Amino acid sequence: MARKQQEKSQQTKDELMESAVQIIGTKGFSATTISEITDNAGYAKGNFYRYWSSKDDIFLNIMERRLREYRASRKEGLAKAKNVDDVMQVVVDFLETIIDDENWSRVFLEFTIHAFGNQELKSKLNRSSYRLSTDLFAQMFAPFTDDVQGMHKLGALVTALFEGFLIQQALETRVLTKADLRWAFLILANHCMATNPQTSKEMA
Amino acid sequence: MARKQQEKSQQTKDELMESAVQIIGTKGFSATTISEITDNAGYAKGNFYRYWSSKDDIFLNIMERRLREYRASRKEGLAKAKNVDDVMQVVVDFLETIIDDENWSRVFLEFTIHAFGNQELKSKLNRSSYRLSTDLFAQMFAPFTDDVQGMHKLGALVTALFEGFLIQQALETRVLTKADLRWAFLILANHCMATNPQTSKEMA
DNA sequence: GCATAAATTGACCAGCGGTCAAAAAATGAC
DNA sequence: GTCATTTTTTGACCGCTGGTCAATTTATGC
Repeated sequence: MARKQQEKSQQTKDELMESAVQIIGTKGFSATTISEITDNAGYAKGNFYRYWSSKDDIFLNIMERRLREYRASRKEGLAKAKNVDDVMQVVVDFLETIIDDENWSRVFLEFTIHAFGNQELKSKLNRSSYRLSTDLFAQMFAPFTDDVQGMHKLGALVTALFEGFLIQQALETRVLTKADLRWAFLILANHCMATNPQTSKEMA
Repeated sequence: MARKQQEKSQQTKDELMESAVQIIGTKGFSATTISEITDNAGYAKGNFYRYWSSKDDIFLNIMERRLREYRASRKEGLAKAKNVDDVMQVVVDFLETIIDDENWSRVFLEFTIHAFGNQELKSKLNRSSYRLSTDLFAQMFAPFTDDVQGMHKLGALVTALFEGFLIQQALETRVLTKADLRWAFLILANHCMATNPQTSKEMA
């Protein structure tokens, strides 16, 4: 058996991944170079491309893994939710967890904007494994309302507010606090629910 | 007099600027190269650096000029505003103008995130000439309320929602419409005003 | 016509993401 | 232990980038 070889290969991959996570998490996506990642792990640059096809590729892996971790921590709270307000609290707690992970939320945002120029990357990001999903909202609120489209919209509004907040956090504008954000989330959620059962209607 | 020389110099600068605006507006900031800008205008690359110190530099100029234009179109509406609701309508119209300028709002967003890794650039962006300013909100609403801090926060919330919307627009998620955004703006504004004496009240 | 100053050029630099033939190391049959 | 085969690793190399600068061309005032 070529066990030793496979193990070493996996170990190399793990070491490179760990190095990438550490450096990208500190310096950001575009400021991190492949050479830095491999040098820091003690390998030559070419070795990187045995495991990932590009810098985008490894980042998508990192992003997916981290979002899975976030989600796992959210699931338990969601199971206990008895009504719409409970769900909204779980959502808000979830978002605040990400906000507190200041470096990574900034890096995710950076990568999202980096994807603007690449149609394939954009499609990938729109899949739920890489971003806050509006489907998710529909699913989470499903037991309490059947206004699916309205929940999609609420999810999108909350996501927008959340990502806009991240921009301001990264720019250090120091105007909004997490409490302000929570306040705005709840206002929007309440109004979305109030206009149930059909889609949100616009005001004049 | 060295008139002819100065004129030619200015003309060169204008030509390069026009070339930059056209290409960056189409391809985005990072996808545009200096050589492209100069070649397209019919000059050598080195000439670019007689007029701007870097790619960031020319972009800040472009951004400033464009935001000044946006603002000019907003001023007249603002002069006619008789109450808080009028002001809010002017703000919303203003934001929708920027949203409709789809390419540029995407590029501005790209540059804003590009600035994350550069402290000096971040400070510049936080000055009102380069971004939607929370000061601006305080000023616009000043005749109708003296809750300065509240207006700062409202401005920041609206900006966050707005920029988050731009992200989704760029990713082509196709969930939120401008009408949804307008709806959310007005709800947040009304709730901000509700905690203040001299305001019109609307909706429960 | 000519010295001076301004405008313009493009070869050059270090660094990037990514490639790939070749070297090194592990493997299994004998 | 030997050695052909396969897997892992290397680093020189490629085309490209933003940015530099000595050298060249062009305009100026006398």
